[in-house]
Amino acid sequence: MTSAAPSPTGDVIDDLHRRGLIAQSTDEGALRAHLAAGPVTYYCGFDPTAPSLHVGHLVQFMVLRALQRAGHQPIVLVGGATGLIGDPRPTSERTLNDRETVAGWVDRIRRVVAPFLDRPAAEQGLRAPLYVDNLDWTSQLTAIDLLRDLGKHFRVNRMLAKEAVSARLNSDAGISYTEFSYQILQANDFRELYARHGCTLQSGGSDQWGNITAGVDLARRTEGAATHAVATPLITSADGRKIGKTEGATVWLDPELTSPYAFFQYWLTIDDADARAWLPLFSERPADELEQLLTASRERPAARELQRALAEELTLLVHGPDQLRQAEGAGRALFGRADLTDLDAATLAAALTEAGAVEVTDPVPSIAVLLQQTGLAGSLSEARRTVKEGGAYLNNERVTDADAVPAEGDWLPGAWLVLRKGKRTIAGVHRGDGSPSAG
RNA sequence: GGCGGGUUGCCCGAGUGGCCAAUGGGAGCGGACUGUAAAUCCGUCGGCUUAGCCUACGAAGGUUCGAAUCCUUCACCCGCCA
Repeated sequence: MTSAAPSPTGDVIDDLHRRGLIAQSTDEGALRAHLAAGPVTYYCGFDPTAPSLHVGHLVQFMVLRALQRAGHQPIVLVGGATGLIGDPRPTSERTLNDRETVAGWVDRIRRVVAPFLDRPAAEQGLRAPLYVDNLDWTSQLTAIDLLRDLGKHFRVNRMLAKEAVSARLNSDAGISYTEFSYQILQANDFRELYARHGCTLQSGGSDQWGNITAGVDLARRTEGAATHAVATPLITSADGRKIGKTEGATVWLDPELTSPYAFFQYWLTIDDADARAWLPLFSERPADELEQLLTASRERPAARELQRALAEELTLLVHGPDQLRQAEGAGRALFGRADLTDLDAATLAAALTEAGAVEVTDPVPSIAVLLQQTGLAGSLSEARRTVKEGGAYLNNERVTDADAVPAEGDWLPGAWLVLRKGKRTIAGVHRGDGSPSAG
């Protein structure tokens, strides 16, 4: 019922187009023919430039999954080598991370990535992904290999023309030789994966397009290989910002960095325009079902069905069914009710634990300190400011005195307080025993 | 190697001896309005034991009653010339 029967292979590209996942590709006719001719081995790479991947990376997994569903063989590359060099950003030079840090991130990213392709392989009999690290071959490259065997195939003129490079050449920041060389390494990854695994297709973000095509060129020159590439569009929000990468906080895929509850809430609160635009990208529902949802949301936007659909589908994908249930339940318990006292201790405990809670013992600190300890406020000053601005709530009632201490009567069943900052940021405070008053 | 320009708070960017915790814009945060949307308006936006104090304008020294602003050295970036 999983309707997992791999769709006729020619349909993948149509499907990706329909969902808006293809921004550009190499010769599409050739690519379609290639995909139709039989299982294709394809890859997408992720550089460890941060402890984990964020929601922006999800787009890549949607592509990887679509191809896997169509019966092709995925390879997921983690850039243990390229992560040490740094892909040039258009704005400024990256600071280099040390080797241990990068190695740690590689491990961490591997763990985050696992469910996306492993699960369909296990549950639907699709091809299991291959995991590789480009450090395995790049660390073997000598300077002579690099300059003589690879460098000869790269024209500096073309390298300079790449968007990120030229942007940097025209900026005050300039570009280091290190970052300038990045495209050679990524190109070599494609060549290497072709040689090792017969990999003939690379997908990635459109900001990677230059690096990707460099790989296509290199594979042709050195191996005589005909390889292909597709790039996803850069997903931005209606106000032009990158998805999930707000200035405020990045929404990570790692539950230790962004709780499933926060992840769920992120999708639930995106604005209507974004929900409409993003739904086809991230939802794997059939086309007609998407249409229904979009129609419904036009008629009753207040119900926020699109947001809910995205939140549910993606939380399930990234964190699994149990986490989804808890994240959803927590939101239901905490929002949309004036009176928190009708919640029983178990529900309260589950919801607040999900939302994020701290433990306190008896000399219970002031509201300001609690705001700071729960992370609702970044500092005591900020906590006081929030209270002064009327943005702090204890059990849904506005707090007016930052230095006040919660009264005995404020404690909800199970010794809980519900702290809130603004409209939707909630944290729990639990009074542990160790206090003699309990007996 | 030489000469010139630059390094300001999350980002951009003013500021050339006291009126600078530092103009302005953006982002963020809070309030009002709403649908846990958007737009708009208002407020806020280094920290703390918050009418006061501390730390801050690439780094380290120095001049001065007083420096983001002047001097010296160092680091990094950009440009021109070798």
